[in-house]
Amino acid sequence: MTAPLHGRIEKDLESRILSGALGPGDRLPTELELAAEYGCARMTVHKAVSRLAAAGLVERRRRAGTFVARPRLHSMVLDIPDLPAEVARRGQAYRWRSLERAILPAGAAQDGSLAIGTPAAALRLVGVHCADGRPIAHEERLVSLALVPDIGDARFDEEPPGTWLLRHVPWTEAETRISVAAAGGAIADWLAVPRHTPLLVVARRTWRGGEGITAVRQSFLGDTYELVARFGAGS
Amino acid sequence: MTAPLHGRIEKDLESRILSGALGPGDRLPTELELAAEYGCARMTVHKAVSRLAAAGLVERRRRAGTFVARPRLHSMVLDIPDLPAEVARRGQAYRWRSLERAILPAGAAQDGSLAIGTPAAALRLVGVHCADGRPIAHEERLVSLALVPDIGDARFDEEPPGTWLLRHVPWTEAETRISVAAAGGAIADWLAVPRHTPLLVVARRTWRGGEGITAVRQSFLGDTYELVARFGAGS
DNA sequence: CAGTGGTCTAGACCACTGA
DNA sequence: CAGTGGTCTAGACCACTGA
Repeated sequence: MTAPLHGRIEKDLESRILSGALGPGDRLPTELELAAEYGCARMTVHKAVSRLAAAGLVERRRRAGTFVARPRLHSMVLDIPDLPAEVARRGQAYRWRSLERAILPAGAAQDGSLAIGTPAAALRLVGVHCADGRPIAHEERLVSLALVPDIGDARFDEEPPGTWLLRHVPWTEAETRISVAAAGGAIADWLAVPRHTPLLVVARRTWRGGEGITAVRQSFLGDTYELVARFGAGS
Repeated sequence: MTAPLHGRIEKDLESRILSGALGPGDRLPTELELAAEYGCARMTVHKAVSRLAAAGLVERRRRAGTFVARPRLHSMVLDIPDLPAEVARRGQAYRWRSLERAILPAGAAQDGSLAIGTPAAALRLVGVHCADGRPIAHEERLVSLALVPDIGDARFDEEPPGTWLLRHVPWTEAETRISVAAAGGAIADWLAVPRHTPLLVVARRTWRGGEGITAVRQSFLGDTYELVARFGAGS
């Protein structure tokens, strides 16, 4: 029931900073002083202050002490939703419509605007994500057949390739680029919108141990999709 | 020079998981067993495994033990760049051009598509971000005069309001929504592009202790801007 | 070179929860 | 109800670095 002591110390120091009682550049008491103040061991204080440092509220320097950090640009956490789950969450029926499936020979997937960066052969998968029968996004994907040989046997009649990959292949690194584009002819047709309709383009590449697993470019209809990033709601 | 012991234990367990030696659902040794295995105190093991749990690689349950987590959709880290710094990094000259400055009476900034969610009076600031003299983004912002009274004295001749706020006001929570829109008349004119040009719209609200500080909507020219989120490069 | 934070120990008691 | 992880103690030694 009672919160841990290190958590209460952390919140207490945090409120001193956010209230302005401690301003940017101000020095906090030393760990020994705080331990005396709270009547606890130094390790307990250390844990509290270390978490504030990890959160970016203070900066610690040996010999010098702990100082309130200057307010700075935090990084935010971007949730990359699984599309079928996201559509279902909205109460709509999800469907994946496969348009193209081809095997690219070794070398063909190494470069270009959509590339997995390895010389391996790759599977190319193109399709459309639909919600309640309406297309909401066009997807073009390459998957390394060297790292994911099993995908040759997978059927993508119901489940999109991204969901299949998520369940079968662990990844360690990913990069997502978010940009905007006007719908070209083919994509405009598949999405059933006029040419030059604004699209939100999410391009993602994932790796496992430095080896490219997959590269995907998803083009969302602007009026049906939105990405949300948050900071601070969690802790 | 030698890495801390808890860090080496963490990396060791991590590699066991990423290599597949420990698969999803597998149980890790208990903290006491790991302490014996590494010949160290349980606290040291606890710190290592707790960090793996925070990173999402394992899940911990009392009495049951510690288990390798199922591969899941990781959240990614989105860098929210400071525009003047970002433009300078590209080797271009940044300039902020102020278009509008008005004080909204109490209540006017509480609701609507751009809102800080409090009944306080607010400052409304509109302007354009330029790189090498070319407009790259239109910005519309509300700032709470209750939480940021000093902003009434600030001049925004050279520095945009976002950079000023960053230096003066600490925040604890933020939410960013990324979407796409076709340029309307006024914004198209200010950005010197045809109407219906696709724009990347970044809408952000920030709070301090639950109180809304500012709300901003930035509309970027699609061909000059891109947001990047990464996972795994850091640790 | 002295004071700070970083790490680590060898215990202890407890909360939780699933066998 | 027994085993696990969560927390906390009261020390210790050390690395670093700025007064």
